[in-house]
Amino acid sequence: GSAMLDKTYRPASVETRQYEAWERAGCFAADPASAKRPYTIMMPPPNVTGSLHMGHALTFTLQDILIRFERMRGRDALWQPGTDHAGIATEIVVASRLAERQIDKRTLGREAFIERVWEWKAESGGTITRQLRRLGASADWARERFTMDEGLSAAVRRVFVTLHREGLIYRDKRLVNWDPVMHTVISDLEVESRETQGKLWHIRYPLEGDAGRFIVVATTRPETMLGDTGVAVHPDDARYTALVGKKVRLPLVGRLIPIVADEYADPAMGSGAVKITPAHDFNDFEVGRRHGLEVLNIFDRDAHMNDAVPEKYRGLERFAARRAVLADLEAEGLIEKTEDHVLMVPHHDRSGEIIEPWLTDQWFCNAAELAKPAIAAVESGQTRFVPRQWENTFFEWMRNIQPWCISRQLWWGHQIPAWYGPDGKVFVAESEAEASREAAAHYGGEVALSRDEDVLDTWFSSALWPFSTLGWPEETPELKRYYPGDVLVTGFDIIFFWVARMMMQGLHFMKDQEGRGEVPFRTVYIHALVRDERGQKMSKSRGNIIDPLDLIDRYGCDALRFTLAALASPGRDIKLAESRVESSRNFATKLWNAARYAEISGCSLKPGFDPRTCHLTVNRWIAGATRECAAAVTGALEAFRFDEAANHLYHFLWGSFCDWYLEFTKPILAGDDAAAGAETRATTAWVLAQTLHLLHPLMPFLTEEVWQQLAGAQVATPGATPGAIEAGMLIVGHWPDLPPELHDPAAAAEMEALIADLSAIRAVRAELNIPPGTRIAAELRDADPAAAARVGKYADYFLRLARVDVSEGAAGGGAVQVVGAGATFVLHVGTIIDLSREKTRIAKEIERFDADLARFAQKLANPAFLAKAKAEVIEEQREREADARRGRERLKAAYDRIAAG
RNA sequence: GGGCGAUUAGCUCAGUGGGAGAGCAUCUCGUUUACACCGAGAGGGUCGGGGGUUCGAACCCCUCAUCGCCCACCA
Repeated sequence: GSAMLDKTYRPASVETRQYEAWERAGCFAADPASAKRPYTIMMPPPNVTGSLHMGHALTFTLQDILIRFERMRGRDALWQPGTDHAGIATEIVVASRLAERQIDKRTLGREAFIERVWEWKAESGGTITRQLRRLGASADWARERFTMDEGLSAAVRRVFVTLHREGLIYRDKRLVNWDPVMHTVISDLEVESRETQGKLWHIRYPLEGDAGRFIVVATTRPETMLGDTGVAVHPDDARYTALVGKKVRLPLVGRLIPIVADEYADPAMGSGAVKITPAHDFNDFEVGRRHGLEVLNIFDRDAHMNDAVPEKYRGLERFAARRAVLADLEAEGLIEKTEDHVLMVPHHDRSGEIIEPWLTDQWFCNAAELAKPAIAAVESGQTRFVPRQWENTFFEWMRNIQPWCISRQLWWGHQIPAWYGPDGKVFVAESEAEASREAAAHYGGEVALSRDEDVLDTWFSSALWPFSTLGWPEETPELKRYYPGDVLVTGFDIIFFWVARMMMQGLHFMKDQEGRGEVPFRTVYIHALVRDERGQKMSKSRGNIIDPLDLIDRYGCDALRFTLAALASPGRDIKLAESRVESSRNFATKLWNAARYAEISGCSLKPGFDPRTCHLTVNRWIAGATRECAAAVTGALEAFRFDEAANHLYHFLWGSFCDWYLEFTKPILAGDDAAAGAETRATTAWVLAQTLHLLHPLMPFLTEEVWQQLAGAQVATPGATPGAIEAGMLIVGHWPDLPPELHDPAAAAEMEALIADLSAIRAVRAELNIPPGTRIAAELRDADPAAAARVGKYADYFLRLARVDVSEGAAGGGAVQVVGAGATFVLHVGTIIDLSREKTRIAKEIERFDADLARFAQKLANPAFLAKAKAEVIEEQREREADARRGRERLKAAYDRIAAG
C-alpha cells in the first residue's frame, strides 16, 4: 500500500490537486466520437463579470452531481459551460466604475466605452469560471463559450434575419417601458412594481360652457394631466350619461378635451371619472385608441417636460412638474381633496429607476406565435418540468404572452443587424455587405446606409444557447449529437426570461429529420432559491450574504456540496444554516476515518471479489445493505431527489457501516480465523469502494482522494481516457449496479435482531447509570429458539458492545430484566443498582406497552376495520399486537419477580 | 384582484391513507487504539385552528388564520 492517511481530512490541499489532475487527464471532456450515449446539460451562463454567490453554488452543484452521476453510468457527458455578456448589468457596472473616476459614459462615446467593457471583461472575466472550478464543476472547459463570441454572434444575426423575413420580428411604435436615466427601453419582465406610499389627488375639470360645474377626476400622477386628451366615464354610470360627448376645458392648459364612455372607467373608483393620458399610461393608450383620442407626448427621453406643455412647465423634470402643477391647481381652487394612497410604482429591476411609459419605435418579436409550439411541447410531455407544478406557471405566462421588445438603447451587446437607407427604408441582413447589395438593388445604385444603433436584449442571445454553443448555424457533429439536451437545471426566477425563450427559439430553429421542431431539453429541473437561516433573501443591503467561497475555505468544498444537496428538497426554499455545513464536514471526516481504519486494518480491494460468495452472516448482511443503499441512491438521483440521495448515504455510511459493521467485525480482523479475516477485509474494502462511488457525485474531492489512496491504482476502469485509467480515477469509475441477490433476508433479520438486543441492553444500562466499564453476567429467559441461537452465536458481541456476559450463569443480587428481540435478558447486577428504581423503570415500560395494546385492541375489535381494511394491514396489526403482548408479558414477569424479591 | 407554496420537536426540515422521523441544539454517561469533527444513551411534538370524507387522516376535501413568492391596468 500507500502511505497511511492523515488523521483528519484536509480539503484545501486535496481540492486543487485533484481538480487539476482531473482536468489534465481530460475527464471533463465530452467526446463526439464516442460510442457512448450522450448526456447533455447546458450550463446557464453566469454573467461574465460576476462572482460566485450561493445561488450559483446551489445550481452548479446540482448540475455537477447529475453530470458526474451520468458520466459514471457510462454516458458521454457534456456539461457545456460559458458566460453571458449580460448587457444592461455589465453596462451599469462599467459605467459606474467610470463615473467613480469622473468619466461620463456618453462623453466617452460608444466605441471607447465598448473598449472599456472588453477591458473589464478581460480583467474580471475569469473570476466566475475560476470559482466554478473551486466548486468542483466538471464542465468541459475546452468548449467554453461567451455569448458575444463570433460564432454565437453569427447565430444571433441569423436568427434575427430569419425571424424578420418570416414576419416574426418587426418594428413598431408603441408605448414601452422607458428608463429615463439609462435612456433605454426594457421589457415587461424587467419591470418590478414596488409598493409606494403616495397620494390620490381629486382634480376638478371645468365643463365647457357650464360655468361653475366640474367633473372630478382622481389621479396619482397629476403632472400627466398636461398630456390629457380625454376623460372617460362608464357607459352605464347614470351620473354621467348626460355628459358623454360634452367637453371639459383642461385646467392650466386650456385645451378642450372630450368626455367619452368607456368600460375602463370604474364607477366604484373615486368619482367614477378618469382622466385619459394616452401617451403615458398603458390603459389610457388603449382607451385613446378606442375613441380616436390624440396621443400627446409631453415628456422627452429624460422624462422632462417637452414643448407640448405650457411654457412655464417646459424643461421641468417629472417630479418638479408635479409640484408646479399641484401648486397651480391649488391656487385656482381645483383640488377637491387629497388622500393618502398606496400604489404600485414600476421600477427598472436593474437600475432601480422609475419607469416611464413612453411612445417610441422599437423592434419587437412576435412571442405569441413562437409560444404556440412551446406550449404544445410541454402539454405533450416532450419537455417536462420537475417539480410538475411549474408547468402551470409556464403555461400561464406563455398563454398570455405579450410582444417581446428586443431592442435596447445600449452599447454593450449584439448590435441589431439592420441598416437604413436615405429614405428610412430598412435592410435587415447578416452583414453590412449584404445590406449594401440589397440596398443597391433597391435604389438602383450605391447608397450610404446607416446602421441601427440599438443592441438586442441580452436574453435574445441566451435564448439560442442550447444550439449556438454547439456551432449552429453550422451543422457540426456536436450539434447533431448533443442537441437536444437532457436536463436544464435552473431557478424559477428565470423561467420566463430564459427557459420559455429557449423553448421558443429551439423549437423554431432546430428540426428533427421529419422537419418537426425539437425541444432544447427533455426535462427542466427547477430548484429553489437559497435564503439565509431565517428565510430571508440574501442581499448586500441586509448584510446576510453567506459567501460560498468562505464556506469552502472553512469546511471544504465537499461539505458545502453535500449540504446543498441534502437541503435541496423539491418545492421549498433552502434556508442555509452554517451548522448544517459543519455537520456535513463532520460526515466527511467520518468517511475519512473509516477509510483510514480500513487501511490500517489491511482491508484492501480485491479485484474480482464477489460479495455473494461471503459465508459470514455479518458480511452477507452489510453487502445486502450496500445494495439497498445503492438502489436507493440511484433512484433518488434519477428522480432529482438530491436530498434523499444525501440522506441515504449519510445513514448508511455513518449508521450501518461505521456504527455497526465496523464494530461487529473488529474481533474478526483481530482473530485467528484467517479465512474469516480475509473475507471480512475484502468485504470491508468492497463496501467502502461502493460507498465512494455512490458518494462521488456529491463529494467528489474527498471520495477521489480516498479512492486513490486506498484502491485506485489497483483497479483499472475500462472505457476511461488513457490518463484517467492510468491514474485509477474514481471520476471515471463505474456506477455500482449491484445484483438484487445480494440482499439476504435471513442475514438481515439476524443482524437487525442482534442490533435490537444490543441497543435495548445499552439503553437500560445507560438509564440505570451502570458504569460502562462494568461487565455484567446475564442469562436468557423466555427465549424463542432463534433468539437463543443468536445470543449463543454472538456472545462475544454482547460482551464487547454491551458489556454483558451471556454465557455466565446466575449470580446473586438484584436482577434487571431487558426485553430484547424474542428473549428476555436477565442482567445480574448485584448491588450496583437500586431495586426500587428498577421497578419504577419496568412499570413505566409496561405502561407504554399497555397504551399500545389498548390501541391495537380497539382497532382489532372494530367490525368495520375487519370488514374493510386490507387483509395484509389487518394481519400486520395482529402481529404487532402479538409482539406487544409478548413484550408486556416478559416485562410483567420480570416485575413480579422483583416484587417477590 | 388572481395564482402558487408553506405551517410537523427549541432551530432547519423529511414524511402523499394503517406504528410521528432526521440533522443540529439540549441533558446524562464515556477518552475501550479509525474518528471528541467521536462513542453510548435520554428528554422533547393534540403534525397552525375548525369542519368533513374514511373502519382509519400529518397525508384526501372544505374553511379560517398566519407567513412567503409570482402575476395583474385599479385611476
